[in-house]
Amino acid sequence: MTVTLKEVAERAGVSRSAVSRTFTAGASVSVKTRRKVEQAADELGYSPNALASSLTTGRTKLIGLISNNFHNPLFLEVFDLFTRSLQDRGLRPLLVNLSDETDPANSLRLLRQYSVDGVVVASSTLSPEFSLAFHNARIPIVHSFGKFANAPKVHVVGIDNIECGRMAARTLLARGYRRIAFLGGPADATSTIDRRAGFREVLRDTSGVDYSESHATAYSFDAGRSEMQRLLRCPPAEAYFCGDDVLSIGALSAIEEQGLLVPQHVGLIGLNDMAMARWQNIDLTTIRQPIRQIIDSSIELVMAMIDTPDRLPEARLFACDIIERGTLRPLQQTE
Amino acid sequence: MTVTLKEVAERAGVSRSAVSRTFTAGASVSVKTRRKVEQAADELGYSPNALASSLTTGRTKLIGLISNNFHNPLFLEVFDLFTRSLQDRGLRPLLVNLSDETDPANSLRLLRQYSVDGVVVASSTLSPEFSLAFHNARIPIVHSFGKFANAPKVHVVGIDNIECGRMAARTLLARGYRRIAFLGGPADATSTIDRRAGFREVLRDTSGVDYSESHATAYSFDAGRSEMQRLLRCPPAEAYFCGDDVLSIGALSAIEEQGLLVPQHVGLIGLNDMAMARWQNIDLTTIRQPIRQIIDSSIELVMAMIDTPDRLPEARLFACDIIERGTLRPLQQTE
DNA sequence: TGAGTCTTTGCAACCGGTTGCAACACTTCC
DNA sequence: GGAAGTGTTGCAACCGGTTGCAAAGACTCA
Repeated sequence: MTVTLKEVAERAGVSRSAVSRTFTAGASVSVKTRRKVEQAADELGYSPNALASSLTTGRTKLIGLISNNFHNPLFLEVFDLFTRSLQDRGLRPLLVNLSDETDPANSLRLLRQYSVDGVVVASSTLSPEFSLAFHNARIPIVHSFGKFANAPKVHVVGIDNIECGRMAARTLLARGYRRIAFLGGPADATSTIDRRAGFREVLRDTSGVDYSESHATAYSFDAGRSEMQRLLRCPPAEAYFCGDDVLSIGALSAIEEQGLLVPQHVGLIGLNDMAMARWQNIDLTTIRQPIRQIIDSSIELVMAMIDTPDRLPEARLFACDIIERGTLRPLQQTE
Repeated sequence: MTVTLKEVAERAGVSRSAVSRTFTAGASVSVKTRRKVEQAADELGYSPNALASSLTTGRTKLIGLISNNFHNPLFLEVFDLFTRSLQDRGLRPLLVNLSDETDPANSLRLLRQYSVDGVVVASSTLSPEFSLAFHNARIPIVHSFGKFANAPKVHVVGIDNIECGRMAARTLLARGYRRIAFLGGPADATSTIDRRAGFREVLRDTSGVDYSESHATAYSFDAGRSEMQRLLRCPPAEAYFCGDDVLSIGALSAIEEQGLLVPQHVGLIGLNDMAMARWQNIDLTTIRQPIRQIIDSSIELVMAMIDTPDRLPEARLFACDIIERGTLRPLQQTE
């Protein structure tokens, strides 16, 4: 059925080693042999079996890509970039959908069975312990979009969510808002915890600020919308920092439905800058997370770990910036 | 480093075959041996290497998942369902991002190197020829969301886009619209071609209808928006059937920006019923595509082909239904 | 021409499993 | 007790590749 090394060797009139070597970069083969082999391979339509060779080389070029964010449109961009970036480097993504599973044991077993060279966890909600299990099993792992720690046990690449919280707070203060609230994602998501911490830190220390907090049950449109509906039953804050863009859009929908205007009556700032945020009917002011850099850096890091497994864990953080659109009152208009 | 069969065999005091057999369903092992092996395996933390075994069994349980739709939010739902559904059956998705590549040769080589058991192409825009290349290479393949043909050369699972076009046309007629237009996706996308054909077929035969067509350059928000902006420079039609939901949302944004009201001034119907369509600030009337059934059926079909490779190609089509929301005037209000 | 060096080549063992086959063990039944 | 039948086990070959090693070949230079 499928063409093997042996058949090519026979047709080319050389040994199996010779064939193997023509398909191995850097191996020693004469031009003459190489040509014979290549011709035979062409005629038979041969292409080497990556799995068989992985048996001896110990490299499969498979990278496990684990995520539990299959409902946040941002992650379609993330998957797009991850898969392309991996492909460009000759690696193949083996996708694992965690949905609501949080025990690493299953994923670990699965990815070990397929001898992946490394693993990337792409999730803003999974705890560092999840990735730690892979680290302990001595599988190269990088947690992208994960929680930053000063002394990380596992490589983490992402943004400083605490600093983003501070940035959101300063932005709102600079625009003269004084009744300010945090509308977070799930209270146990690491990203929400950190963003809240930074946001709260700045606002609690500022006199004259009326600060409050609440949480949606998920990073989703519906959750953002219903939490905002609840908030609107009392007089709302002047401005909200929402856990992420999807949440913001849900909140926006609730606000507009009440007949209130954004930014005239309520201000809103999100986080992520997903494609939808710049849709003109949404036009969300938000904090941009540099996902392309995060992803490229994650892949570089996981490749580096494959070569030098004992590399000490590091945290790579990227700066975020504010994307000014239409959901906050302009800067000059301070009180 | 990693624990192998041999080590387990030595520890358990049995042959390698015995170990292999305890991990192979349906193989003949006595209870006593099985217990010894299981204990040894537990103690060593052994789990069998799926790739090594694939060498002899000829099955990797890897399924290639090919797509070029990494910008349409619908496909996040699609990937979610595909990966979960595959996992539930013990299969692993090897993801291939086609981005702008349309030559099957590369993907074919790649997936052949990894000896995938089967391939699912999830794309509404790829031509049937793409999948045909896999079929000719005798790799089990199913094209999901693909173009329906009466005598398909490759298994295709999806909807009858022509019938959807007719359905949209009838819906608009029933609501009394008479100046009706088609706002399609790229003119060479198979889905657009078929939807247009069905739509046109009904409307051309109906007297008193003023029918027109145009195309956006992509299935995207921006493309839908700018095409609608262009259309609005002349007096617009009373109602539009848009190529898909993202396009509809772009069009919606352009219409509202002009100060026109939906559905009072312009009616709109989309196709897909992606999650966003039911967001209250969009509230799009659309044709629902039963993606869960399409996906489950695709996976069943590809699994069936693995067992019986010579199965004749079939087209499996699923009925769509109209989801009534707020972008068309109500039924009773006929002229 | 011949010694020394560098390159190319094939052999054979190995990677981590599976499986046909024959030998063996254990029942069952006459 | 022995024959027949069933269930279990290990041997050895195999899946499709890679690679250390030693031998062969090509080349350089005196």
